[in-house]
Amino acid sequence: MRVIAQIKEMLALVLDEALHYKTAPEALVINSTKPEFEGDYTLVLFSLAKPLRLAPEKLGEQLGELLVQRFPAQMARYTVIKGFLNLTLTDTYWLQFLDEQATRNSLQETWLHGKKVMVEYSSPNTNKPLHLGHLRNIFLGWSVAEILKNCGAEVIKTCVVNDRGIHICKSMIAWQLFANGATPLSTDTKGDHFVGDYYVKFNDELKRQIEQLVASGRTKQEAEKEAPIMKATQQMLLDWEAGKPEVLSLWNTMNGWVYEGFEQTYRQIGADFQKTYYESNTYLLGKKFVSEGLAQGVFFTKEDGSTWIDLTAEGLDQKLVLRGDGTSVYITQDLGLAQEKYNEFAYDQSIYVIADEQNYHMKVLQLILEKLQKPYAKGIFHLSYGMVELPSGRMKSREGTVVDADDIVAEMIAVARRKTEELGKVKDFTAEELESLYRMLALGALKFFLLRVDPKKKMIFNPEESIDFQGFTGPFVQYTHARICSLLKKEAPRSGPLPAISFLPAERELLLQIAHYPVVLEQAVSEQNPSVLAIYAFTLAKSFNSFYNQHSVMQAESAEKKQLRLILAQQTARLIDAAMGNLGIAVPQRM
RNA sequence: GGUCCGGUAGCUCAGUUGAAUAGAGCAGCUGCCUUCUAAGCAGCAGGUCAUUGGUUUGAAUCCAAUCCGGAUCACCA
Repeated sequence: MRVIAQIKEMLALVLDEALHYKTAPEALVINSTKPEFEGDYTLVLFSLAKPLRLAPEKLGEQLGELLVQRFPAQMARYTVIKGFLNLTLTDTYWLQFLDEQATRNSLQETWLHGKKVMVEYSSPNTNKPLHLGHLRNIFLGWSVAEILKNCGAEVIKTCVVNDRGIHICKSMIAWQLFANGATPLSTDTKGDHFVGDYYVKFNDELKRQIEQLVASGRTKQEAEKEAPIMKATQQMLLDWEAGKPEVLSLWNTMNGWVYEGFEQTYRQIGADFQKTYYESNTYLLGKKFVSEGLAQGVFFTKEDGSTWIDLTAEGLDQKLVLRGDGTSVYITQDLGLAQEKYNEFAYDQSIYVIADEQNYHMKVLQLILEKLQKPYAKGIFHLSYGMVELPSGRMKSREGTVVDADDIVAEMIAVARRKTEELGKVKDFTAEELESLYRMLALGALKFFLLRVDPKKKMIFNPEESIDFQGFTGPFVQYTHARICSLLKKEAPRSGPLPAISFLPAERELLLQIAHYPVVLEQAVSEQNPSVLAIYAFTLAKSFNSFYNQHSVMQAESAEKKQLRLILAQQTARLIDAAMGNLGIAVPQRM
């Protein structure tokens, strides 16, 4: 039941009946009443006062009176303060709301029923391990997919693996040069880290060779081109494209190591995909778009044979879609892949979780598909997110300032262990239960930290300060859930309707938070923004803790009060679980 | 240089389809565990919302200009 929607309908009705003013209920703005004023919800009167030609205060009085008379079962009373009409709903209404909430067997919505959505996320290169930036991407993608699912959509999670190209060859060359046949197994190293180490070795060696060449009189640019290791890498890329067996074999082997490593990380953090695309399979797909676009007059050819699209009319530039030598560029591949995905899944919407440095690229991609009149072009949505930066600026692999994904997860688990041991509340847990709890808390803290910020904004991570377990954090919300579970284990609420009873302020505040969930879920899905759910989960937990501190549940003033509080606690736990579940964060029964 | 994004408390962030005295958390300071989990609660302190001008009954929010920071504009991916 959506309380605000009901109030809007009541308002629209009295506006129409008594004041002959027709408005769509959705157009009305209802806010939660600020805590310092009496009331549950507030209508801001200014925008209505104008078309109705009434002073806001007068309009407020009229509307308040009309609402209370017309809907005595729902509207208890009202106050008008300046241009604000504060409405208080009846206890009967709220009791009925709670009954309905408690008897609902699912919190799933059906808003997006019948919609098919692809969510592409993670999409790593295979030359180095995942880092904190990938984690933001992965948690965002997973969460958005989960939110869509919980709104009724069919979701296909997909990953595009960039498994080919010059960067992969760099790791391969370095391995040939320096590894002496070492493998992840022989060195007891996780596969993606193993390959990443050779990528670092490549850069070290390249730097050394460049310095040498510069010392012997070359310019820096010449040196970069002439360095033997760079030349060997370029040759390897050509060999790869020519299908040279020994290169392909090494490539397969090294990528295999990386996939094993990624798989381990994905399993650890709870990421999954229904479909994985490999660029080595798809990078040639876009080429057929070029002839199509030329035929439609969308593309044009330059004298050197290269193919372009002119987007200057759209305020962008001319963009290359095929090189003079007939080979694809990045955007060509993406055109092909969009088509490939559509052929396979016929999506209504295709969400790309990609960092904001690619805003321009994604704009161009969508524009080209629109110009080619592809039916799926308008369904493409770039979920653009800001980079995770350090206090000193961007993470740079060359300067070794990258925060490794596996490291940070391990570190969080260690912190979770230390804090849990310090508090000593779960001494009766088995070893397995403890491991599971540490992991739950660690990932809760990490995911919450990365998801609580608006995706569009870049965020700063300070490695000097470990991620908090107190305040606006995952563990705070998890703790509140565990607290409630412990309560409910002592005594579960009875089923059946609540007796007539009134609400104390803290109970009412918690109730209002409980009623707020659908509004937040709707916002999260319409904005593709999980952070609103993180903020909600925190606010709800805070309301509960405040309530819990003021009123005893087990020693309530009466049996009725106890029943009411048990229901409030139960529904709070349920919504914490739901909100956190949308973020991919599990909540414990005890901690 | 063109385009886009951002600048809110010491720090990290909410609030930006205009609306009540700009909110949280962390850090700092006070209190609260013989009673349901103190990873908690209650409180204090902390703000020229980058600057200037404009629109409006009303501006952190809209407009313009300026300053600062970032991204992007590759026959790289």
